[in-house]
Amino acid sequence: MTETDETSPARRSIGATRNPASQDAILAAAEAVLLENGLGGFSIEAVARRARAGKPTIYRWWPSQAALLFDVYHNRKRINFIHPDTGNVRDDLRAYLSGLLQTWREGGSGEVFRSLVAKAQGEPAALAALSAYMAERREQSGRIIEKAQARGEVRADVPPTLVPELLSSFAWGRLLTERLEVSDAEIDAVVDAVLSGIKP
Amino acid sequence: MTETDETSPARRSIGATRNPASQDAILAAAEAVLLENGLGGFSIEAVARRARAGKPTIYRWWPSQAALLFDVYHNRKRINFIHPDTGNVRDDLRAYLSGLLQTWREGGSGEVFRSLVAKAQGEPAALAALSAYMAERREQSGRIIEKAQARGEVRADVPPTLVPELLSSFAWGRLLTERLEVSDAEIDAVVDAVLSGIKP
Amino acid sequence: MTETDETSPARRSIGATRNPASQDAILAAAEAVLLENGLGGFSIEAVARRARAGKPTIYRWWPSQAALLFDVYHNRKRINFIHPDTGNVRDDLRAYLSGLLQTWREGGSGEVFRSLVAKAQGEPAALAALSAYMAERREQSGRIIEKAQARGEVRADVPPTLVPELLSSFAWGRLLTERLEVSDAEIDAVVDAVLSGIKP
Amino acid sequence: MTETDETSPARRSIGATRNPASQDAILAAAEAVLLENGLGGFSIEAVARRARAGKPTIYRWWPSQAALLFDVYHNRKRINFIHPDTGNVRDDLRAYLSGLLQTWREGGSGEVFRSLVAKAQGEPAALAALSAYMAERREQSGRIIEKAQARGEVRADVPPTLVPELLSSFAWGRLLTERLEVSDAEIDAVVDAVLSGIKP
DNA sequence: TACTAAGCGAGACGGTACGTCCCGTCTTGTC
DNA sequence: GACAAGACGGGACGTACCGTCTCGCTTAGTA
Repeated sequence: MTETDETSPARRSIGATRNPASQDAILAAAEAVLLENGLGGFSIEAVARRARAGKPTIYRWWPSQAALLFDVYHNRKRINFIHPDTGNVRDDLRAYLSGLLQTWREGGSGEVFRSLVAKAQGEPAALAALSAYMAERREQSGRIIEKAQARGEVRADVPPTLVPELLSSFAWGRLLTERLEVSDAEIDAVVDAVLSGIKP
Repeated sequence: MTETDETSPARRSIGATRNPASQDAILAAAEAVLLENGLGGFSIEAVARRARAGKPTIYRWWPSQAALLFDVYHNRKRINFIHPDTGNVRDDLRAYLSGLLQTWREGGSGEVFRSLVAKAQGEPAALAALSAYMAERREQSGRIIEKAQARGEVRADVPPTLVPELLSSFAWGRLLTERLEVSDAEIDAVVDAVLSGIKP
Repeated sequence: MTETDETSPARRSIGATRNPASQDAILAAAEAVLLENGLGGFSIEAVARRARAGKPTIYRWWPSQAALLFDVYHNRKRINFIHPDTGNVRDDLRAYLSGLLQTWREGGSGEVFRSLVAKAQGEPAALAALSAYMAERREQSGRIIEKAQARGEVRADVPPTLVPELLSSFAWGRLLTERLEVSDAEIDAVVDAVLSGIKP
Repeated sequence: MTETDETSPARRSIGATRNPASQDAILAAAEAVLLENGLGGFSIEAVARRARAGKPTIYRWWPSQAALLFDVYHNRKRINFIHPDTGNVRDDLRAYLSGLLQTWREGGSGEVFRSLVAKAQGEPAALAALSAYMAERREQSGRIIEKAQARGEVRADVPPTLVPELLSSFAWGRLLTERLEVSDAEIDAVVDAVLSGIKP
């Protein structure tokens, strides 16, 4: 009935240095608490209980709930963001968008990110970090467009980050209104709208 | 120093029926608390204090913080959503997007909506309400595309709600990462990308 | 599952005069609420719900919870206080004490009185009323001693109310510590102590 | 105007162990609130405010208002219960009774105990604790009678706790009806009634 | 080899807010 | 003018977390 893992033998300090076992246990507990109880049931207390960790240990390394969620999201090895390079901008963008949606649909990643975005709205520092992270992601994904421009597939005057922002904003909108189930046809429609426009 | 309006003569019950004065005072107080203290400082207690209302009076009519924020957002008369009809799809979409961003930039509307989206992530019922509201808004804004399709400006096979969703998602993304200052050139770039595509 | 008696057809006013049916319903509901939920669950709200009465109707006629409990205790027809007159002071006192304890043991009278004493401790007006009531009761019961003095069974210098006070205080003590089960032998011991003393 | 003692420097936790300073402050505040505002104005909230303590700190150590009042009553160093041993049962009992009444008359002890008895009527656990405490007190005071029996001053068949119960019940009755001012003559009359009886 | 310094689990602390229950008052519309 | 009904401002309830603190411990690195 207890939330703590009773088999584990209560970690101790390993000296005047950060204990990686504690760090891992806290991140794992944070993820578990969030996925089991939802954002409303997520609290530092609950994470500490679950991880058999002291609250100060958490506060020592993460300044806020949002910072903790940020690390939970980041440390998921499952998150292999796709930087596709098929040599074809249409396929690249389809892979980018469907990969993003797929990642969020699987294994609770979307729930974690959704919660992170929500928590960040109440913590300016966390929001700044999130914004910076998103800017970097846009920059990375902008490579898709830059390569396409080099190949002559995309007009040279298009800002490279604009298209990734449109697609990832679309994904955010779906994530935050719980409509992540997007069909391939819809993905095509979105990508085609951005690529070829909606004019006849 | 006190938060309450000391000049007002302390509302009373007006019988076994809802008191509109209380309702108004609560909504006004909720908006004021949110804008002054931010989402982190927003609480039912603070709203009740500010409105000189009892907490049960608030809980009687709004089941959650998100529901209250929803009403605050809705009851703002300033929110005149633009349903532009210039006879030209490009101008319509530019007016739609810039109107949305402008509305959120002014008078705290954006802060309210941002907070509502965040709070809704932790309250399934509120999230469902928000999703339904957004669906309705997409439907309304889809008229822009339907009219353009009737005029032959937009391909007939484009789902009418797709474009409003792309544009409003773009606006959400900016709102939630505090980058609402969008230049006319950026708006044009977004609208043109969707209209004409990014291909040469 | 509801507490209200749904079969009864919601009494109405009978004009500009007190409605005895409401009064009865309120007293009955008060007793029922107290006996079912204990003193901790006793409230004017609960009584009003149960009696299908408006709260103002209760407050119109009883100034406080203690006043209501006082009436509940009084209006119990079952309370036939014994003013025994066996012609023998020992039997009179035994009947008096055992009658008091018996009354409290039966049908919730003790629970009501216990609650009344407790509530009165926080309401000076109610405590004054209770004290006056107890003084009158002592006076009445003092007749037992006065008659015994007239018969020469009791010393003339004994204040007549002293013995009833000793016995009723003993009963209060038992009531307030939930030890109302007193054997006849104990009653005899108490009465004999007061009558003949404990000296050899 | 504030209730809190502004000179004190805001206690902190002293680690994972109970802070005696907090405990003392809470007991002192509880006593002060009760004596200043009466039982009706006594609340955990008020005690917490007065003691500059958090409500959870109070609830951590005392399960209920009655439990807190119990400790307030107990921890009064002024309560020096008299276990008189004059070698004379009459003087012992007079000292016992007058000591009890005197204690309750002084410094608010009576008010505290009166409130404790009242609160306990609504909390079964507290009432059980109070009953057990009273039983122990009767046992202790019964020594007076046991010694007197050993000296031959009291009949051997008298239950030793009976007389203390009669006297303390008399005192309870006076306490709970606010008639603690008992003259020496009345005390003598009560003690003599129990000692020698009321028969001629 | 002893000492220092920092990390650790633990949990109490002063607080704030939660969502609920009840207080006593008020007003409405019916009788 | 009494009645059922129920909303009102307000206050207290008992609980969950917040972020901070001190404790007693364990160990790594320094002296």
